[in-house]
Amino acid sequence: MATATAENAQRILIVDDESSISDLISTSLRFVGFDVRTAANGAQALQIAEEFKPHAMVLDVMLPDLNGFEVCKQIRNEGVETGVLFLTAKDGMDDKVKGLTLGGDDYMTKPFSLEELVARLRALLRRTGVTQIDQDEEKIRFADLELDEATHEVRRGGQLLDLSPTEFLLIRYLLINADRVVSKSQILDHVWQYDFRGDAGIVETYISYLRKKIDIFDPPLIHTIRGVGYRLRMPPK
Amino acid sequence: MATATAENAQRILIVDDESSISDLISTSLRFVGFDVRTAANGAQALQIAEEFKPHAMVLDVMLPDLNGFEVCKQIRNEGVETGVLFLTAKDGMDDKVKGLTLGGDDYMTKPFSLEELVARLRALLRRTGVTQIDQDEEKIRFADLELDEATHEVRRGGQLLDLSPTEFLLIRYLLINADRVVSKSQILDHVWQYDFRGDAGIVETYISYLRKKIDIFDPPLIHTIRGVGYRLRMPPK
DNA sequence: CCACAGGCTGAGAGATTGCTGAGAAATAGC
DNA sequence: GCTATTTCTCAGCAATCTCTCAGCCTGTGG
Repeated sequence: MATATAENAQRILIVDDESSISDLISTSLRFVGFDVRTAANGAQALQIAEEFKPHAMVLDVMLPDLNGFEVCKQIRNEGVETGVLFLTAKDGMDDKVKGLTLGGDDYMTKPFSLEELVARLRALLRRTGVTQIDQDEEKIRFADLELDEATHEVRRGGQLLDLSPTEFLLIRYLLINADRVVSKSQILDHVWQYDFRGDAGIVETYISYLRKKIDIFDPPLIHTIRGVGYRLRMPPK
Repeated sequence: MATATAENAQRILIVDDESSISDLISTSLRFVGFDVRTAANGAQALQIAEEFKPHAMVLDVMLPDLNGFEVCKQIRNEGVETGVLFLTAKDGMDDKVKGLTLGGDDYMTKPFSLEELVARLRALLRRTGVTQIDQDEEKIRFADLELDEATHEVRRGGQLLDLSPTEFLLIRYLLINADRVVSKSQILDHVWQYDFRGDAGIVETYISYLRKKIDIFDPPLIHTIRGVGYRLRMPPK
């Protein structure tokens, strides 16, 4: 779980006029080791980008002044090479977005899960070739469990598993935190969309799903720590 | 367990309008070596934070003037890098809390146990990278007893022990105070939720449970000091 | 050596917590 | 639009934990 230190961290610029969103994202990204700056509108974004030279941007399509695409174009014109992860509202997911996100850029609809945001951002940095050293392997492994970020495949003992999107995010979160205890609320915060209002009980349900797919034959890897949370653990020696 | 001395102690700001609560917490935190300041409302918190620059805050969500989230945001805007441990009422664990506790922040519902508060606060400081030197390992050791915070495992002589949540908190409390005598009421105050109204006899029961799991084969570590309390002690010579 | 207070422990009632199946509601794919 | 999948809620069950209590044990002071 080594996170990049400040001086060699990748720089991310977040542009969103809702401060609740940009706070949420920036706190998260800082936490996983990025060097983050935020802007509340297009003009400000241009200004910051010029001297900050971000490796990537998280860019709301809907901004008070310019729209996200304009901002993106102008910044690139100024010679800043930066990947962009667009954020769009659910419905506004026009084809326009698709068309404009070709060059290795990406987009997500709000609301999203933070786990996914970070994953997409990493993928984007990898694609745009910014990632300095690829200690950031494409595969996460634990015991005979293997998750491939690139192909989105998960295998146990070589056997391909068929997981739903949420199941995938959940097992990834567990894998990233392998061997550590993660609480149900931590899981909820990272894996589920940030506006999820339901009960933490849903985590139990999904753990149950995962167990049925992952822990049936081989020794179980997903362990419950009663009153605390869950933990991915090697079959005891 | 060397605790930091005053001049290099980590600074904690507690914000709660119920003085009974903030007294309770501040006494506890001071005792374990933190440098503590308290505020009774949001405005006061902002003011103190500015010059005190706390490493972390314990922040009641429900305050008379601003709410906890506002306070948190404003303080961070002023450039104070601080982790936050939110306190919320059981039911009021609204959705907002979830969203805002992402970047390594944390929250607890009232009532809580002080032992847990301290543990969470330490974890938070560790996560937010404030802990100066990480002598503050994730593991606490005493004799051949070893407690791992991250994995929630306790071992005696390498052998994994199966403990219930309360048993875990209790042995941790004893470990933290290893070699010192702790009274039953101290234990009650720290390990049990602060509103526990029952008899101190429960401590005896749990000590008994622990002994059966920890002190069966090997020389006993948990010693009774009649009329005073308990003490974790090395087997003589 | 006795009496007594303090401490220990087994048994068990009641409460919590977690697991899972079933099904309703939302979503995506065709 | 219709179907298949996925997400989420709910409720019953099972496991486990918490806490009380009562009787027994043990150390201590007289």
